[in-house]
Amino acid sequence: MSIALSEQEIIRRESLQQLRALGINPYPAEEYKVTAFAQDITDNFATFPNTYKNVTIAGRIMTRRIMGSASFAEIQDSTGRMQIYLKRDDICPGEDKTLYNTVFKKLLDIGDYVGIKGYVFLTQTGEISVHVQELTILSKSLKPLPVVKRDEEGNIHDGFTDPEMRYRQRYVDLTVNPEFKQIFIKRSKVISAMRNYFNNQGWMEVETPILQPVHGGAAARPFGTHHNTLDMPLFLRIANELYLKRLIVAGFDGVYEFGKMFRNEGMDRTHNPEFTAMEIYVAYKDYIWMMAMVEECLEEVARAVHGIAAVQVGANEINFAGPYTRLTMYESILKYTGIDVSAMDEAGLRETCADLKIEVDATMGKGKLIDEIFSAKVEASLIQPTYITDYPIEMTPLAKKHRTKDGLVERFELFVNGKEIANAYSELNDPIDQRERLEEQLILAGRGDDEAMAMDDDFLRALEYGMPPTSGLGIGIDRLVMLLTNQSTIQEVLFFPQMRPEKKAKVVTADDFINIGVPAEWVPVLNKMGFNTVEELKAGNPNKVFNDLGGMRKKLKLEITMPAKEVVMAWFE
RNA sequence: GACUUGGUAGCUCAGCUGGUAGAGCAACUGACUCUUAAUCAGUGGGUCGAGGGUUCGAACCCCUCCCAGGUCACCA
Repeated sequence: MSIALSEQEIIRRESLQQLRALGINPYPAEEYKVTAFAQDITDNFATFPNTYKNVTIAGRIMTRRIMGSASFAEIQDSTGRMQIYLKRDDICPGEDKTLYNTVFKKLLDIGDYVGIKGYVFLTQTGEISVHVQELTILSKSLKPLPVVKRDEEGNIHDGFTDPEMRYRQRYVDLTVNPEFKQIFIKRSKVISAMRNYFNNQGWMEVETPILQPVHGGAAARPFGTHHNTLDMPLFLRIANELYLKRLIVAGFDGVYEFGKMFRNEGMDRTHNPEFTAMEIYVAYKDYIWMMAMVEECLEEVARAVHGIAAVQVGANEINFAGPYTRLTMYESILKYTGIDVSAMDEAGLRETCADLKIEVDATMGKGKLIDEIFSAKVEASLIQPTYITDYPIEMTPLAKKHRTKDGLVERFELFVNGKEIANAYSELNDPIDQRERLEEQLILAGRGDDEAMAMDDDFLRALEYGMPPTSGLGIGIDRLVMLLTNQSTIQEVLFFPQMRPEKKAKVVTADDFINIGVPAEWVPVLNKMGFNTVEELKAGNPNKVFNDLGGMRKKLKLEITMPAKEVVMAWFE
């Protein structure tokens, strides 16, 4: 329960009571049949004025401009805002002007949901508006919304901008900053466009376990939990790769899954503990085929979101139409540093890192050293979509060895705007090779590499039955959406980014006060007066507390019975 | 995790060298029948993130902690 309501909240609760006293239900149960939307009226009234002679719209009151017996207000529905015009004698044709004078002017507030029936017209200043003939209260709002003002140029004046509040109270954010809804609408389009593309190819959407006994398929620290009935530890998945491959073993030609992954690691503007990944596996294909598929798919996604294949991201215009540049990892390092690392051994790589002032540590093997050079010197330069191919075998235990190049695997990552967006392999389907590669990971783990991958015996058993040659792809959906919506933080593309819990107002339970004889309805008043614990109250002056209670009652216009003086005195014994 | 910036009214923010907590919007009272960042007159509203310390006196100085942003580190 809320303690210590603000002045405005108390006033709204009083308005609620007054509405009930007038016989108006502030939270009616009946369906309200909406026949029109703000956006549609705005777009089409000029062309088809006759179709808007009797409309019903519903939404929140967002602004009010009251001028005596006539008023303008703006209603916000899911599509936008619509100005409404209320005239006292139109909504109150008889003698009783309560609906206008009391209900609309006094008891309704910004944030309340109302429904209106009326006709669309053009004001003298030329704004499309609805002339209200009937007003219905649909839901009363008890907390004041921040009022964001916009002028004619669209400048925002009193913005609701604090990121902490925007993320914690996304419902307020999207109400008063509706332009942010576009990000989430585009996010939805990204996913549905990709899903449509896959379905059109005949591939099947599947669901695989989120609770896993072994957290395989990637290298990351997991979240752990416990199943009571089975009395066993379980992990939230860090990846679903090994399960999707089991389905390829099972005989499906193409399977894909959009799903949340969970990694118990740091949080920053590109990492949230839970994030959405799309993984797809297609039998009888290889990573070269996959590059062409990704080009076609992403172009379609970009067109679905923007209508064209080019997307403005920060200062760069990024073109998702293929084909994309392809560089091997060694070529890319040569291109951006002038150094050929392709023939270097571990000692040579360490020396190169030292020359380039890249920090390394003793646990890093050859593959990891090359990755460090790449991350430090190449990644940020890859603005237009670029495939980096043919990675060192050491860092990629689930990819097939390269068909011609020793020491490399058939893998590509897609980089866009300096960041990795997708990762794909010709999947390793040789069960003996796979077992050896996972055993090497165990050795790395023993050396202190906590990113090393875990052994999964059931997955190896599945491979031993036989998996067809397969290409697999993973795409980080959140980061793709960030790109396609020109956002630089992951929080902006997640409805509810992870946050630390809000500090609870040190609310001592009301019971403590009730136990010493304070009536329940007076506990919030004592809190409001600054007494948050019984001890604090007892340290106070009983006579002053009694007098102040009366003062608060008057000040807050509380309609609760004043406790007798001897009752108050008893609190202090 | 390190460094850094911030946390003051419902919202956005001022607040000087430590000396009675301010503005705009929102709210309340009143005026106003085409306004649109409506206007005009008036009024109320604060645990200055929390706790300790220094001081005659702390929003301000010191310490500890909490929350958020940024940068870096870590992390495919």
